[in-house]
Amino acid sequence: MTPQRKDAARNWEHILTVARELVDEGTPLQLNDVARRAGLGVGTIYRHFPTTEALLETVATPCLEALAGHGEQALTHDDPWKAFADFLTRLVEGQVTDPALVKVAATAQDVLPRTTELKAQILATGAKLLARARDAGTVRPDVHDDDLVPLMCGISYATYVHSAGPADRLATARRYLETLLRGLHA
Amino acid sequence: MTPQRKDAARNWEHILTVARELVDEGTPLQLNDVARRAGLGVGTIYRHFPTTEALLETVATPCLEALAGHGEQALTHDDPWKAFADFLTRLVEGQVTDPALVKVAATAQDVLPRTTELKAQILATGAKLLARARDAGTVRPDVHDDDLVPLMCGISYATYVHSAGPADRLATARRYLETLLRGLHA
DNA sequence: CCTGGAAACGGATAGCTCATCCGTATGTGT
DNA sequence: ACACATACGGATGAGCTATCCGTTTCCAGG
Repeated sequence: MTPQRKDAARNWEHILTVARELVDEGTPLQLNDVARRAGLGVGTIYRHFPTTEALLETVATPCLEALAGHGEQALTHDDPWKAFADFLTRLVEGQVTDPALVKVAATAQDVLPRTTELKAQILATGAKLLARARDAGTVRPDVHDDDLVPLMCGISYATYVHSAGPADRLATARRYLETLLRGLHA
Repeated sequence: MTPQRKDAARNWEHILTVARELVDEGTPLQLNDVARRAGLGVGTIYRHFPTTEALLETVATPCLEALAGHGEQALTHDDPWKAFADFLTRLVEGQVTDPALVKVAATAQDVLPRTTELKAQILATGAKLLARARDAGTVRPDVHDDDLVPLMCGISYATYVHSAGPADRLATARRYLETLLRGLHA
């Protein structure tokens, strides 16, 4: 196995940059667009990223990794409730800030291996935080691990339904999460 | 202006029936499918319904009307909080029971006139119920009218993310709504 | 340098779905 | 029965995803 050729590496980076731009603009990320804006042929894009979702996953992965990292960090907090609440806040803020996260979160299990892995990791961390908070008696006992991801997605979705532009999204999301947290608190 | 021809009226009904079936099956409602299953040409579908969304709207309208009706009824309840909570419950139950509602709710303003109208009506009712409950001191004062629809959509979305099949959807939705209501309660 | 061949590129092309258009068929008032 | 508006059907075009293969580019080894 020869190491990758330099032009290929350069193009890979370039494609990713362009894709990130398009995602941030809110455009639906069509590979023909990416090709045109990157000044490359469509074939080049598809060689680097077999499907649209694969490209999207690569775009979203750094953010997902950051979220997973924040989770690990939250585990070191002293106050179980605060740790739990802070983690959820991070998750929601990530989702409403980065459209790519919403899309990969909505993608079915197992079509995006790295995403699936990171989601599992985040879920596991969330479960630990939840268990700690529940054991401390600060979270109602009927909240299940499997509820965390859906609820975060629900908050993000509600935020997108509510907001006209991206300007007030963060504020709205925080408000909704606050309400939810009050509902989860014992 | 001559009244509609009989075959056209019959086909209109037939298209709607088939569309309802497809929606209930969870299929994405593609007009070619509708045409095939109805034994009609594609053109016929498009003459009756200019776009996929228009057909979807017509499918969803009766349910939306029912929800609007329930709202009017809720206004006659004595207990302001119970009236409010019951109305939200109806909304959520409708959304998780009928996939068409979720789709029309997510569609942008003004592309579906009838839907826009009914959503406005439901929102107005919700606003009244919310105001009553807030005045009675049973709902936190920082909940705004515009939050109701997004929050209901968020609950439905969370439910769809959580549930494997349609079987446990209602239970999940009720659980999530309960949590939200606790968060909204003063 | 320069050259051979693997690696990467580009864009023509196939397949799919949505939507349109128009020649044909059908229903309806006279 | 006839004429003509109304409605029907499916061929057709447009846009997007994804593939395939002839051409170009990179990069060791001589």
